[in-house]
Amino acid sequence: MAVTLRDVAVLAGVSVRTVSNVVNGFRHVSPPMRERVQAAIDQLGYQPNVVARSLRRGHTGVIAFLLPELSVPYFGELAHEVIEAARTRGLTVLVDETAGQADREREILDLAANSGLVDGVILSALGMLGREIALLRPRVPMVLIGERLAPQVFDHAGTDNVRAAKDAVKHLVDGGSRRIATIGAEPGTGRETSRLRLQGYRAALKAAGHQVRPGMVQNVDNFHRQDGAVAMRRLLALDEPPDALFCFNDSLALGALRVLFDAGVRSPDDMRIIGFDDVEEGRFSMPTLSTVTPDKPAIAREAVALLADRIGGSTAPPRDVVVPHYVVERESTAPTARTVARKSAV
Amino acid sequence: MAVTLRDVAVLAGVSVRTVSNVVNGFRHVSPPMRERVQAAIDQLGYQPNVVARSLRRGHTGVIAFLLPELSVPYFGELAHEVIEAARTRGLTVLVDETAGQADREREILDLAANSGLVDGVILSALGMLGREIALLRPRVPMVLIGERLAPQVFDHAGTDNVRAAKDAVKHLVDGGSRRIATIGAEPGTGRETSRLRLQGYRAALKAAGHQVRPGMVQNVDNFHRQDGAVAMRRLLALDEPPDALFCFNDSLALGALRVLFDAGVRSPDDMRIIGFDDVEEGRFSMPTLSTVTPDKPAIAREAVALLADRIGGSTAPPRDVVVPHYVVERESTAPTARTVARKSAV
DNA sequence: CGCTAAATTTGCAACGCTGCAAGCCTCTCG
DNA sequence: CGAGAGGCTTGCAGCGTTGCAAATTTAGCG
Repeated sequence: MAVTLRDVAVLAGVSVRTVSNVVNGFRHVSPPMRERVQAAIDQLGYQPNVVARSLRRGHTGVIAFLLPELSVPYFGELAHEVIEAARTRGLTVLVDETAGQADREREILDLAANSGLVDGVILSALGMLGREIALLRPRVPMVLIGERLAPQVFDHAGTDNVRAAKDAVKHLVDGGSRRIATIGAEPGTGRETSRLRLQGYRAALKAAGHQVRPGMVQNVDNFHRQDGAVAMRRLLALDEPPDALFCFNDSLALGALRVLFDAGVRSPDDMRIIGFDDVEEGRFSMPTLSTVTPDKPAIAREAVALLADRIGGSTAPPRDVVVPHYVVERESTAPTARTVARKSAV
Repeated sequence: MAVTLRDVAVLAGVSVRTVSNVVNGFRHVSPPMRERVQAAIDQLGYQPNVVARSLRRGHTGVIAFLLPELSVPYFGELAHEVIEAARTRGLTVLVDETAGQADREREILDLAANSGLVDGVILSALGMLGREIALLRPRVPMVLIGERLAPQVFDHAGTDNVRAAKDAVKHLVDGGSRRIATIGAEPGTGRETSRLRLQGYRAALKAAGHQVRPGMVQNVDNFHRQDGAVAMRRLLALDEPPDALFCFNDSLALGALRVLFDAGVRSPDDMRIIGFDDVEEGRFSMPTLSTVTPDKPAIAREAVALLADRIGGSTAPPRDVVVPHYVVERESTAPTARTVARKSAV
């Protein structure tokens, strides 16, 4: 069995409470006493039992981060940032996957939020709709990340999806592209991310005086590379394929890029492509992938900060922290002889 | 405050113990009683307090998975599999990152293994040496994953690194490659993975009657894409660059591939490349990346099984589960006119 | 030197739950 | 009809810790 406070107390010849005081750095402990107890602690290798402490204190120092899938690069990178941000506040992260399915989200959220195991939850929801989330009453604080799904009820940290998408498409427009397609719409799913990014896409085209042409908006089932590949095949089969493409995330873009390559269509020469998320992978693809980078460390930092604030007892109205984004131009949208000529002809 | 057993007991007009019996599905509870209690549970929305339960039962149902970095594709994918494997056994996973640094590994392992917060630990160590790990005495069971670092002391699940590396290089040899380089050695670090894979590389060359030529073994600081890119630049600067390359993981290979492309060297035509890990990314790179695939789901499954067994009280001698691996041929080592001609000339 | 204030140490109880074993009740069988 | 068997329900105690407040000691001051 593990060493307990009692064991230390017996060895040091003091009360359990005094040992606890030493362990917790209580002010009023005389130096000799502190020394004596510490010696006993060291000798026995005592370590506090986190579970017992949590039961007594009412909090555990653990927060849950619920996300769709760790094997998706964006979420792997985001989880990394969340763990890092939590560490700076002395919090440990319990990561769990929901597969982006509403029922799994409900189940895992219920378990995490109400079991007392964690002090708070950061949720990146994909399956549940905003109106369902808004009705949730978790027993611990919850912060939403990514989609802004229930602004009236829960804190949120993320980028401005509409503006970021608009900026991405504007980047294509400014580079001289005219037939700009997009991959990532998910009509009928009620998913906010794709809805907002589509809205940004439309807005940018409208602002540029372009129209949204049929076939240029490609729907997907998911945001994986494979989905991008499938959508790209459809785009290439069009009578008039696009000359530029905005993908709702980098994985879609990387899948699309691969199909493009197989078809002998070159990027950026024949098709300029920009993604979203700025995953590490896009810095090494061929061509390297232009993208919109949401400040992931900032998202993680803000989410953890919001959560820590709530755990600390804040009852402020729900806050929405909008983290800045930047368009990163890489090879996949770099100016080429062709695009430069086309642009100057405008 | 949350609803407790006592609250339910009061509402149902029974003892706390009886409510507990219902919650835990104890056999000897009469149907009407069960119904009555269940109604009270539903009415109040009672959920067991996991922390209190854990304190009493002595275990938590949580296992820790300690790995270097979630943002590295291989570990993201592995974590996904571990979470999945744990779920089938009703276990929750607490993921924490060590950055592959020995001091962080020590610190986090100490916290995880001795605080009572988790029932067991799966450790993917990079920083600590085998001899240090072998001396660890965590208070909860620990299973090593990946490197086989302390076979006499801890259970382990992973592939046979030497054979897998040998198979990879043999694949290059069999395809007709003669000047086979390798990226990933880490001399002086005491890291097992690179040592074993280098051993496999040497063994394969020797078996084929090739010799290890100077400059063909490129060292790295880490296993990231960037490290592969740097090493590849050095290879290309050689008087006689290689005609094939075995990278100790896929990320190194993908970084190398990118540099190759910039240099105008084509793969597989001018250089055949094979990696290790079979990350999803390699299925969409250009060219798609041949690789050695360790059965990740099996590694995760076995690791969790070993751990669950220990948690269940097994005192069997340390076991080493070797999971099969396969060479996956993709474009980066596919036969080309050139390699076919060269091979037939042999 | 006496007294108050402050510092130090301690015992008690409780966080919410479940193992243990006792107690009660009903049923069966001789 | 009595006794034993077995089903059902319950009280007690304690998992390891810390909040509270009391008890004890030391310090400070007129």
